[in-house]
Amino acid sequence: MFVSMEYTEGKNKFIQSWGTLGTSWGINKAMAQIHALLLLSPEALSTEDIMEELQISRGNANMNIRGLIDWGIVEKEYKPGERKEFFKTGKDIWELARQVSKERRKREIEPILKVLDQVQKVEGKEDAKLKEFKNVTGDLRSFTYKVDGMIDKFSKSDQNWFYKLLMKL
Amino acid sequence: MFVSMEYTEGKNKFIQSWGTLGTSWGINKAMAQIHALLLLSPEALSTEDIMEELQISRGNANMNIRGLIDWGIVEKEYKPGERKEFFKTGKDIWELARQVSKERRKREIEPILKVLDQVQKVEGKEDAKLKEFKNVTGDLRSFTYKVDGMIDKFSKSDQNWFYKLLMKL
DNA sequence: AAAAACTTTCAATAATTATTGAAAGTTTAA
DNA sequence: TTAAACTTTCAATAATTATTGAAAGTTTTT
Repeated sequence: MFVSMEYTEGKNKFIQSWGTLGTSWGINKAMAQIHALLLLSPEALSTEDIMEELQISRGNANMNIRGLIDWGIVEKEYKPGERKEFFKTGKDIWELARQVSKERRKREIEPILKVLDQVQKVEGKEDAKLKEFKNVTGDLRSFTYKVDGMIDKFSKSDQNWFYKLLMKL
Repeated sequence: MFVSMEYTEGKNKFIQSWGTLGTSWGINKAMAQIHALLLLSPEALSTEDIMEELQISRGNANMNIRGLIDWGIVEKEYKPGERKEFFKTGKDIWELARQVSKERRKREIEPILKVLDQVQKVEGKEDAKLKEFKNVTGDLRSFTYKVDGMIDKFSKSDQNWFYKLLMKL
């Protein structure tokens, strides 16, 4: 059975799901939904457009738009003759993934690497506990450095590189 | 300046940081901390050991240990002559990453792919909005399938494959 | 310089998520 | 079969995180 779908239904389903996915990855719902809405919109949207579409308050809209700008995935646009700001997001999914990886690397991987570097300095009686500590944190550290380097490479290379890599797998 | 560190200090720092990292990736603090504690412990630990070390309640400990078992990264161990259950986690970091990827794929990527497949069925007047909708969700869908396949490959292959891959980059 | 149009902030509140602890459930030993 | 040892559940509570909305701030226009 083939089931067609109305545009509005599809749009709502997408925005809703993007919000849920965001939540389970530690991104707040409103932020993820604003991003989804901008992804779908051919035109840049104003804060009011966003408030209206997602039924959220001005404060919430403003804060999360700024958040998306901080993540480097939304930008301002000024329209001639209009005083207010409009916002848009890039439609290139690969570029989006690149940017998100880059930011998460900076925000979450770097701090944990700092801790892992620090705790390499534990010393004391070489008992089982200390050995395990050194083994585990050392392994985790080298693994994390590897992943970090990989993300760095990924976030500095172009789409073509990525697709070639995928091909090899 | 070289700064050494006590075992206990290092351990606490690690457990604390692991909890924080977990939180920003949508994993609850207690769960992440229990995992960190087990990673460091040469011996399997009982629920009580965990309650004691992390200063958490029995209910909390129990629920989150079960959660970790559901994720496939902690297992039970029975000690001869002991009635209670002990818990341990694998110390192979690569194996851990594999398992976590596999689970997140199942829990989060699959559902979003289902939605992306569904919304491919939108129809209606072919205006700018609909075109953008089809473009964006279509791109996202094919990108997500690629990533999904990549994770699948990753989670089925061995450490060596992964390190060879890293080398190539 | 005053008003209008717009953006930002933030204390109060709501919603969500995590945690507790005691009671109920289960298994093993006496 | 009773008691003890242990595990699970879950309603109540606490902690955290998200959201609101109105006031304050800023920029532009008149």
